Amino acid sequence: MDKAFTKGIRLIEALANSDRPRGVTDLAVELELTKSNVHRLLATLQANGFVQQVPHQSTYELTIKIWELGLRVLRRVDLVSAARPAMQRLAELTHETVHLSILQGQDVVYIDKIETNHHVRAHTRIGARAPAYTMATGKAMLAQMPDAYLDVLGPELTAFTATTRTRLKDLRADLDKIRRQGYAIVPQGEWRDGIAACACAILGPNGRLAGAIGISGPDVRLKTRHLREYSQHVVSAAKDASS
Amino acid sequence: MDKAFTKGIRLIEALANSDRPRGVTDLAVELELTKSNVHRLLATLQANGFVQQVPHQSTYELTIKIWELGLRVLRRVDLVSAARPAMQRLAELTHETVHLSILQGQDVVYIDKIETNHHVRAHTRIGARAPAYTMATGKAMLAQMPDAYLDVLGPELTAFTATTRTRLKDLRADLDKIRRQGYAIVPQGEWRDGIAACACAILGPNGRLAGAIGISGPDVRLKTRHLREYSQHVVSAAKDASS
DNA sequence: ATACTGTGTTCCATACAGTAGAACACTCTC
DNA sequence: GAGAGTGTTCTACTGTATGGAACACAGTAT
Repeated sequence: MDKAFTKGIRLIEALANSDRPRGVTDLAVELELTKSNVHRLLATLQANGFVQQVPHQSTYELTIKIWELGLRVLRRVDLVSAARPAMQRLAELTHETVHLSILQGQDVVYIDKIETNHHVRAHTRIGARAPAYTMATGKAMLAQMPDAYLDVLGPELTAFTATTRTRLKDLRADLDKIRRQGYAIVPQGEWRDGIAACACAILGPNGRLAGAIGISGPDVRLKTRHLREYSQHVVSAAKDASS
Repeated sequence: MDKAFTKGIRLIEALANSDRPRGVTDLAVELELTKSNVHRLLATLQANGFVQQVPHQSTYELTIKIWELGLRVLRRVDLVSAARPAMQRLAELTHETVHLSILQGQDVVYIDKIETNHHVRAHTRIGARAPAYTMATGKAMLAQMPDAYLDVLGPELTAFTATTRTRLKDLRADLDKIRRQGYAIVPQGEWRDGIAACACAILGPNGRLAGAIGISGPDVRLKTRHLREYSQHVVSAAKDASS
C-alpha cells in the first residue's frame, strides 16, 4: 500500500536523522533503493520545498519546512504553554530538573523541560524518545491506559539497567501501585543508571490522558524519602496543568 | 512524478495547518481527492507513526513525530544556539524585540526571538513566514545573494502596505544601499504597518549566508535616527553570531 | 594526457501499485 | 424507521512508479 509514499517518508526520516547533507548513492544504499528511485523522490521533495541541494555540491538536505509543520503540531497540542507555570513552580519548590512529556505509542517523548542549577544533571534533550515502561513519566501515563494497551508491546521488554522491569507481570504490579497512590516513583534508573524520578499524569478537560509531569535527578541525592516528600508537589503541579 | 508521494505530502501539510482533527471526507474535499485515496494515505501515515486516530472518533490528527524530525533539522542548522548570546546582548542594549531569521526560497522564516518588555509589541511567532523583500532581515539576506536570485520571483511583488516595494528596480536600489552600508533599515513597515526595523546578515564560517539578526518595534518610537544609532549594535551582534 | 572510478542525472519499456467508483457498515438526525 | 451523513473495504482497470542501462561530469590515479 502506497509504496512510493512509504519510501518517501523513510527518505525524510533518513535525512532528518543525519546531521550532514547526503548524496543520492549514499541514501540509496542506506534505504536499499535504486539510485534513480531516490533521485526522483528527492526531486519531488525539492519541488514541494522540503529539500534543497547545497550549492556547488550535489548533496541534499532538509529545509526547515518540516520544523515549521512540527511547530504547528506542537502548538495544537498546546500542553507546553498550559503546563509551563506549574512546571516553573515545581522547579522552584524542588530544585530538581522538571520534565514534561507525552505518550506516543509505547514511547515517551519529552516536549519541555526546566533544568536544575545543580551541577549534576540528568542529561536529556527536548524531542528525545525513551521506552515508556522504563520512565517515571511513562509509567504514570501507562497507568492511565486500559490494561489492554500493554498487550501490543508484549514480550518486548528489554533491560537497559539492572532494575528495568523485564516481565510484564512486574510492570503491571508497578502500574497497579501507581494507580492506587496517584503518582509514579522510580527510585533507581530503569533506563539510565543512577537516575531517580517521580511523576504524575496530566489529564485533559475531557478526562483523557494529556501527558505527564515529573522531576528527576541523581539517585545519590534524590533518595526515596525525598521523592515521597516531593510527590505531593508533583501531583499538585499535574493537577494545575490539567486545563 | 511520484503522484502518490506528492498527495501524501499535501495531506501532511493540510493536517498540520488545521488545528483540529480532520475527517476523511473533509480532507478529500479540501485536497480534491477521492475518499478512498485519502483513506489509504492516512493508513500509510498511521503505519509509519505520523498520524493517529483520536479514540472513539474516527478523525485523524498528526502525532508529534513531525515535530521530532523538525527539531533535528533545526539542531543541524544550529544557528539558534550560536546566535543566542549575541541576541541577548542586543536586546539589553536596545530594549527592542530581537529576531533571528533565515532565508527560505523567497521567504523569511523566524527561528528565534527575544521579546521586549515594552507594552507595544510587534506580534510575531517563531516559525512564521513572510516575503523576504518586505522585511529588514529579508533584505539584509537578499543583499548577500547574487542579483540573479531575484529573477525567480519576477513580477510577483505584491504590496502589503503603502511603502512596500512593488517594482524590482526599487528593490534592487534598496539592496545596493544595504550592500554599501552593511546593514538594512526599513523605517516604515512594508509588510505590517507601523513597524520599523534594522537588520544585518549573518555569514557562516565558509563565508556563505547563514541568516540574519534584527531588531524591530513601532515606528512611533523607533525613529530613523534611533535605527541608525542602533545599527552598529546590530552589525556587531551579527558579526558575533558568525561562527 | 588518458583511463578510471566515483558521483548525480536522464531515459524508457514493463509490471504492478495506486486509482476511482461502487458497495458496505455504521452512527447520528429527523 | 427512513434518511443522510460518516468511515471503511473491495475490485478491475490504467497510468504511474519502477530499476536497469546509458549518460554527463567530476576527481584521482595511471
